[in-house]
Amino acid sequence: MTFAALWDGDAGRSPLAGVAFAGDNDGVVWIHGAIAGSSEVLAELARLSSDGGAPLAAHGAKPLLRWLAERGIDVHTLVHDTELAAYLVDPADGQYALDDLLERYAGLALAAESGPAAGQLDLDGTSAGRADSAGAEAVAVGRLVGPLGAAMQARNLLALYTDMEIPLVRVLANMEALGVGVDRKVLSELNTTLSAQCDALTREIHEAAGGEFNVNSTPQLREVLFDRLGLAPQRKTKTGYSTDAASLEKLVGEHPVIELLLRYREVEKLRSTYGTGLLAEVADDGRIHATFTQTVARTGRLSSEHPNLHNIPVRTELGRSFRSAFVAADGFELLVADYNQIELRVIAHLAEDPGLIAAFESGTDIHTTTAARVFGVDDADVTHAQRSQAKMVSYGLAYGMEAYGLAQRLGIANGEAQQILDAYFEAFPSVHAYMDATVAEARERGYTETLFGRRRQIPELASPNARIRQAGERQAMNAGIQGLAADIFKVALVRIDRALTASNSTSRLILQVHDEVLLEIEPDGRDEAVALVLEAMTGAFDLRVPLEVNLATGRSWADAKA
DNA sequence: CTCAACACGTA
DNA sequence: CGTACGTGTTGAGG
Repeated sequence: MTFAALWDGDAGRSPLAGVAFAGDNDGVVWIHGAIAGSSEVLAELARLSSDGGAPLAAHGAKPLLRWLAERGIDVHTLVHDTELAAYLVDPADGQYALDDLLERYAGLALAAESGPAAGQLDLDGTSAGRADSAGAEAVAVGRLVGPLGAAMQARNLLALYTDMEIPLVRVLANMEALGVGVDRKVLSELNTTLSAQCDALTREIHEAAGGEFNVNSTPQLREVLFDRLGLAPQRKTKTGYSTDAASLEKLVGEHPVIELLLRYREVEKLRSTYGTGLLAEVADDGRIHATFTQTVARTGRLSSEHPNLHNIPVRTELGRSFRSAFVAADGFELLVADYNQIELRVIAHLAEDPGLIAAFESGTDIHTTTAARVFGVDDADVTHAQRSQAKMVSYGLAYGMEAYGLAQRLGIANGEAQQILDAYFEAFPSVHAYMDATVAEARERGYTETLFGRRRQIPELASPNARIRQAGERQAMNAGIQGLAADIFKVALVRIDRALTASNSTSRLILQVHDEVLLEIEPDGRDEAVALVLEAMTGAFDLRVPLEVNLATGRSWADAKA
């Protein structure tokens, strides 16, 4: 059976206008939103979506699963999602509209969405046209399942689809429905404090600059810095001289306004995005219910929106304080678990580099050991600066960084950066070979593939423009690494959920951040929850090196730090 | 109102 | 001239 939900606003986070179900014979049932939430209808939906119910298919099923989860219904019967299927077939496409797919894969056209016909009135504001078009969509899903299944099969994507992405839909829906607890008071106090700091800094900046202007305006700041104050431009953007933090850093000491600006930028960012911004996202239940998008990232990662919970500050102390606003529900505490250096471990595995594998197996600090090998000293003699440089190189590698970029970030000469890179590749030759082989294979095939078979087309590799081609090469190098880490993490999410269900645990997944998960657990079951999550994550995939997981508990996200 | 550009937070 | 994202703000266009 297929379904298509209609929403009065954002899918899954606005009132449900209705949902159409279509059977094998194209018969359609429309459930109007006004009655969908009634206990009688919910009981039927619960029966339909419990184990043993009819297999369900949809184009973008998660919003309705979330709506049902909010009403206590856990859908275990989803077997197809044509949006996910289209994403797996071409994750770089970014456009998976049902009507486009229907034409492309089935040569059919979706019945035009018909509002009230001309001259007619839509008396109840819920014209039959909406039900009809939802019905047509539900039927269209049925027409797409076969062709998209064939497309996935031809590309060996079925295991990824069936065992990872489809099971993940309801895990994410449940997480969205549950949301993460927020202490409004902590958040608004931070907001108030930061607002006052912004105001004070604005006044100081105006005074130092010798005149008022909009500090948030890049064009105005440009004029003040580079025309009025005569400071030296560092870098150009498309529209003029850059005023970004890296450029300002280089001007520290040249004029007192620079440090004030850097401080202002930090505080204003925190105030607007994380103070005011997050407060606006807190729902009536005192929790933030983000949407986790499964079909956006070209590498296979998830993304988070409304709000983005993947970029909550952690680097600076002031920024990190926002994490104290994310708290467990009453009677619960937070369990935070994250993979230790999963991308570097993935590189070690994929490149099969003996040195890197040995470094991880030895259990020593990976950046220190890397620095020792790169700079030719003993582990004990590695300086802080050397360790920091080695760390930069290691992570830069995964992004296809070259000498110029490394020099920029380390603030050293180009030649010096090249020497460090050369030394790295001499110490870890298989890594270099892996990068070369990956790019060559991607160029030949036109796409990259993760160990799980996740594909990503990279047409840029065939571009006549060298600049674009090189960008494609960096994407190719990164896709297999970031992609495999994402695959492993998705497996871990499904495994955690499954283990929680199997053990009848009261613990529950509430948030994921690329290589980190947050759960709400009851303190009584802490040891059990920790063991369960540890096993689910470390056992998600067998790499040539161990998968290490850090775990910590606390009342808030800030407290739960190992 | 929408859009591009810039800036910046995270993994 | 490092990959992958989402959001807030400005300023130009409509």
